[in-house]
Amino acid sequence: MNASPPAAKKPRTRIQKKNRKTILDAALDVFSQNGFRGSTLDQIARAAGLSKPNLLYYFPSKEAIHVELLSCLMDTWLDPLRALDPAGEPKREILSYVRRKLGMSRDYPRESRLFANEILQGAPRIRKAIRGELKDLVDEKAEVIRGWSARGAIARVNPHHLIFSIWALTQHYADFDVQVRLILEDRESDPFPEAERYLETLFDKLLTP
Amino acid sequence: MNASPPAAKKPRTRIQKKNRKTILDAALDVFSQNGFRGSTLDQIARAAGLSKPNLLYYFPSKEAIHVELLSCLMDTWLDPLRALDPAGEPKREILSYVRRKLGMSRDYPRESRLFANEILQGAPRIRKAIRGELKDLVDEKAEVIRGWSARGAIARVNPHHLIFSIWALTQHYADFDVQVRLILEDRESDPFPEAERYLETLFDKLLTP
DNA sequence: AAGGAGTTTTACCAATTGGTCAGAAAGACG
DNA sequence: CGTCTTTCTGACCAATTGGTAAAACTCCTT
Repeated sequence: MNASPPAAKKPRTRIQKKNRKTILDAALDVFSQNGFRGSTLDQIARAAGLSKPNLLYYFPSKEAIHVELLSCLMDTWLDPLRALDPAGEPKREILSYVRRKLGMSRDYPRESRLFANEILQGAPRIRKAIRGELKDLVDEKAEVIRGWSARGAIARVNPHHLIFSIWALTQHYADFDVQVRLILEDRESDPFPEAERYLETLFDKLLTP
Repeated sequence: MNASPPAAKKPRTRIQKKNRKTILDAALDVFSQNGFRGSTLDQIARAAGLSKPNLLYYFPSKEAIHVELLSCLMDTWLDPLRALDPAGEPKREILSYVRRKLGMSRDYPRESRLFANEILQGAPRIRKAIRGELKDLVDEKAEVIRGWSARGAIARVNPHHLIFSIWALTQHYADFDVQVRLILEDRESDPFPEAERYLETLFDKLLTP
């Protein structure tokens, strides 16, 4: 009797699980390239190999797909920072964070661009998560870094801006990938190895007291 | 007799000059916030205080407005790097460039976001300018930096990635402004002064041999 | 004041958009 | 096999989109 969509909740059947995944993957492709308003359900449907009404059988609306993507993303996105260990060796911890974050740009560029698009447009759909989860985590880890800084384990730096700089430098290689590759066209076919070396020396020098 | 639009060329009358400027400014607002496909002529018209057909009297199409904005932008955008003086004191030159570029993020955030949006979407409309003008200028200045590096005036760094890092770090404060402000909400009402201090020490340490 | 160029508006269009609905097809299961 | 649920489709819709046509208005020049 109840043939209505699963209301974007727990998928029950195998088919639902598979198709929801297909849709989200296709949507990630499309949204990350065109932004929310620039993407159409038809594009997503085509990319997913499904019909448009079929998309809307699995998700109640275009926005619901986008929201689902963003909320899944936020967790993955924070993982590298979460792993920063207050008990570890300070400089090594931060350098590992940089390496992990650069790895995310290399391996999940679509996610990075989706996030960038959302922020660029004023973060209408994830303001809350930024002021909440993200800010809390950042404040917590900034405090850890401040401690390291204060006891002389690393140089004195503004912890919040240190974190911003790690984000900026690593995400740049995902979000501005096209530009980077166009400029390096005749030098490096894959910018990431050189980027890793460069960022390592940069943060090493910055953090050495 | 000829009442057709001025074909996006030199404005002749005062009214044309004024209205074209108004339109471009409104379009910059809208495009920088929503991207090309996410923006509508109605939004731009409303922001400019004109009717939609009136917009299309001054510009032949939505795309023409966007292209005009981008080509105007490219020049302004390259100015800070152009000003990097091969004859100047190396470290001071680079630090000045960083300061100029950060100033652009502070004073022209809309332009920065317009550019970011375009790159994020694969740079369909400025590929040529990137491979041409931009790449040429970057290669030229990278060579200058390489020279400084080689003769020991600054530390050994990959010049291209140095330039990328300056872009990434400075543009971050324009493109991700919302995020930065949300996270610093209870600390800094204006992130830029602290950002300038932070970036100065970062590049100072990086470039000191 | 008249004429014509330059400017603006009203009314409109075809295409695309997100979304709905009734029913057809496909499984699942006894 | 038959029945019930889940999955999918074609036809459709109202709203929005970029863009046009032509008439109307404004303003400068003579």
